[in-house]
Amino acid sequence: MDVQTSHAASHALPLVPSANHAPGRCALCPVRSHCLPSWSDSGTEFERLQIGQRRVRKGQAIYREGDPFFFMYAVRAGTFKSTVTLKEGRDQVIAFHLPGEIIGFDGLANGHHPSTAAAMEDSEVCAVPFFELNESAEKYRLVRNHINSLITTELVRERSVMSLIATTHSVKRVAAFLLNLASRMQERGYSAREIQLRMTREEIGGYLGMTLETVCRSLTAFAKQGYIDVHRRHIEILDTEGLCNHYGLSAKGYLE
Amino acid sequence: MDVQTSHAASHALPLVPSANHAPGRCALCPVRSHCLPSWSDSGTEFERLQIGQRRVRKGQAIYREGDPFFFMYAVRAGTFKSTVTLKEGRDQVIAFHLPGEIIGFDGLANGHHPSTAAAMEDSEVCAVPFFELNESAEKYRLVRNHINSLITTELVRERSVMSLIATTHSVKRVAAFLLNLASRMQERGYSAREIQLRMTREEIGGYLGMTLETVCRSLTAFAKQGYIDVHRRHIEILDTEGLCNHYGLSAKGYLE
DNA sequence: CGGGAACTTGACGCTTGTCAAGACGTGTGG
DNA sequence: CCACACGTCTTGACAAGCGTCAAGTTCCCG
Repeated sequence: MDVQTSHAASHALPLVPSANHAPGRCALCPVRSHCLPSWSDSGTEFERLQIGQRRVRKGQAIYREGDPFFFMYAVRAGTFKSTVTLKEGRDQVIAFHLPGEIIGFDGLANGHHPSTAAAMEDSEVCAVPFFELNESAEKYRLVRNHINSLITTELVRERSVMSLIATTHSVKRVAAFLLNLASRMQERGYSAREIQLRMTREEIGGYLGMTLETVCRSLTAFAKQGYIDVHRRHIEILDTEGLCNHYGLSAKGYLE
Repeated sequence: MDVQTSHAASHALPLVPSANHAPGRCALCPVRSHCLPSWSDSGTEFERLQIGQRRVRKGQAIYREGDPFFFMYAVRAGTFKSTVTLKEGRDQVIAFHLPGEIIGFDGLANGHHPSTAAAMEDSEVCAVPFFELNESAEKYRLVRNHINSLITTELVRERSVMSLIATTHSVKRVAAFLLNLASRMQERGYSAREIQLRMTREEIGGYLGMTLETVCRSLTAFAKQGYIDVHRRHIEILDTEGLCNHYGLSAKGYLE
């Protein structure tokens, strides 16, 4: 709300905590229950960390492929995408991130981020300095377990996407994507019926391993069957159950 | 070499360390440099853990989907595959594991293994009790960082597979698979030219998101171009560079 | 030595990528 | 305020890629 970033508007980072840390801030955060499930109880230790908040403008990256790894970031508001750039210039979308999700820990592998994280609308992040966090982990099992759980949960999530891409036809993938997004929006207090997409058809296709045209055709197919109503990026889900059953998916968009 | 398992031949687990732990054993292990890159220097703390060794027969699982998570396993000898079972009964292969690799930590996410790990030939594993390991992590930053690094590296590896499946044609995927396998075998002291596959065409297809017939056709295509020589599961790579260049891959099987 | 699993190869058709044209919506500058 | 341009989305036609089905071969294991 308050920390403005005048410099560093054009290039990625640097999100130095400096004077901008906000101790005690998490207690008031609307998405705290998503990013801090276990810490929130033991609480106060975490508040000592120098957490920097920052606004990120649409299209701006908080870190890029190859950047050194210093921070993990909690999405406070807005939407992000993680991408890796393949030779030929094509972008492979790895994930879309909603408020409350933690991103950037993939840099743990070798000290450098293997992906780029960019805002898809004007957004806000909290930057958690990893090396301070790691010191807390030394003393607090809860913190350590939470970090482990974060990474592993992401591993399992991406596996389910991989299964989806490897074993199902494109229409089913798009259905799973929509259902999953709706479910996650609902968990965050938004409507599960009305979805305002933040990404283009091309980005959805990049995520699901297909072309933007196929994404289009899938959406219009759903619309013709009466499952959804599409108007550009505004999507209304009319019949969740029908969509699930028709394509053999759970309400959260997973394979059954 | 010595610990024999008479019971528990039919069902998964249990790999209780009991009397079979082998303190000091790692010092002599041929694959220690692969599974313990950072601990091996600081060393002795790790030796105190109750590490159980066990043989696993071909086809036998060390843990199954849904099993509670107590151990991580280091592959001491042999080959394993990790799979998840989809409804319809189809098996999605997530990874193939070579000696020196650590498996089973995906159970960290929620205390239960989300996948099944089965031996593809008669093999040996070392079972590391996670909760003891976690206590070591409390005191030793090296141990903690190594666990983090293990998981994150796996995350990054699976992402590269996902990109491969999402963006490339089937022939290229098989080429990448072969090159990657050859590279990993070489790291472990085997020949990079002569590969003895432990998996069926169907399992390769399950891993790469295609049918066994397409795997076959890809292999014969490589053979006709003179890049490889195929005789069932014995594969000789005649022209690594040609294979890389033709399909735009690095020598490790990654996308360029 | 026999049976079955794994592999190979071919033919055919569905799915999806590619190319192209047009519609819609938004932002910019006159 | 309008005109224009550009990015995004939609739809169609066509061809290539790959899954499916089927038949036949090789090899391994009992």
